[in-house]
Amino acid sequence: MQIEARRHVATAARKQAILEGALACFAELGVEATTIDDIRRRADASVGSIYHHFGSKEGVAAALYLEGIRDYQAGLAAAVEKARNARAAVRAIVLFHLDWAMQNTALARYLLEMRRAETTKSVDEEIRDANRDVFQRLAKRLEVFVARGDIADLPRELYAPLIVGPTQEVVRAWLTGRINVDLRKLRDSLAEAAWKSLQTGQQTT
Amino acid sequence: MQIEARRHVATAARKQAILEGALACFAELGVEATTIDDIRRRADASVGSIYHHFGSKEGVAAALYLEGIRDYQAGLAAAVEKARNARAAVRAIVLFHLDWAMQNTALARYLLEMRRAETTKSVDEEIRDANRDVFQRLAKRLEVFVARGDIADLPRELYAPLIVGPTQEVVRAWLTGRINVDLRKLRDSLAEAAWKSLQTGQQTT
DNA sequence: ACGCTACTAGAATAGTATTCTAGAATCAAA
DNA sequence: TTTGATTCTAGAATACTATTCTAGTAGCGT
Repeated sequence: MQIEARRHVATAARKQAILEGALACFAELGVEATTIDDIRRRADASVGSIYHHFGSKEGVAAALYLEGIRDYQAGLAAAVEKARNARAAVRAIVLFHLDWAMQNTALARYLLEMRRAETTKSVDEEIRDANRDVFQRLAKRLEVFVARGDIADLPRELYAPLIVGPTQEVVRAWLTGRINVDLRKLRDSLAEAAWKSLQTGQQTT
Repeated sequence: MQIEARRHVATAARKQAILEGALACFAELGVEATTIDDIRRRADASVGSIYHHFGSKEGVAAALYLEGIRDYQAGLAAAVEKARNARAAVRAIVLFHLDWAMQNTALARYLLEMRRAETTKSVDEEIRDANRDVFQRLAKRLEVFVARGDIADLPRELYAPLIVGPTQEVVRAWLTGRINVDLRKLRDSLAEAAWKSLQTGQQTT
């Protein structure tokens, strides 16, 4: 009902506005350089409001991070779901990674910048939870492919790095402006290379 | 002669002490959380001294970054130099990357944390210069291998990501404590996978 | 209508990076 | 060896920014 919603709607909107303002600032100035006041101005909110909702600058950063991760993971899961075999799955992951970065440049840049700093405990746990959900599902599909001999049987820690590592490195370079190509031109090569790296090797010394 | 050196030696020592103190603090508390005062105490220096030599906290960070990059690059160049063929070169890069991270944990963790933030212009240029030197040399060797057909002919931007991307991702996970294996056990798999990803593909649809 | 709670605002506080001023140590030149 | 310049060190003063605090305001259920 619209009765119970009035305030909630307003405050949810404000919360979102703060996040969006923060993202804009972070993308433009970098996280460390943006001040609470920058965010306040951009989101047209008050200091009190920001602190009420997020507790600290780091809290804002953490919430934004979580939002980004969630969006990424949801998209990734959906993309992989559709794949009918190992090769298609690997390809889907690589392509999705590239596409997501291209379509969410600001957010991607931000996630990249934050990827290190352990955020607040609570948020950190939420992230861990989200990760568990998505990655356990992926891991299960993987096991099937391994058992079937579609891809090599490697230490489990290696699959994610092998599949997205190179792509991630390219995206990083692109986001930071170190390279300036059209990422779409690299899609096929990256997908193909990831797939090759997972094949069981017939030693070509 | 020892005549001209007295002060220079002393101040060089102090500079180094500041860098070492900073690294210790950064590794222990994270870059953002360490204060100038932390560094001052640890290095047994004064605020004035730090600012005289480095200009700002960011200046300290940048100098440290540069030092780390230089050490890494020098080692990398040396390691690749010895390789006699394409396969050995790829393997050398992967192994060196792993070994360096294991032997310079604090520095590696720091470089990882900094890898984003554009530092001061001047330092940034120095880094670019250093990169050019090392990477142009590597690029030349690469071209030979490509011409000879030892490795696939791909967009040039892809070689570095394909060779070190997965390894870099593993190292990152290890440094941040996300995984907890003995990296040495992954050496061969990573080297092998990198090599496979560079082979020209006989499509195995 | 009334109290309660969630929310907003902005002033006050606290903590940290940076600047400034003064002085000490070294050096090169006469 | 003295002198003036220069580099370096010190720590106090300043300026900026995150955070806390106090005082409201407005929706909501009763």
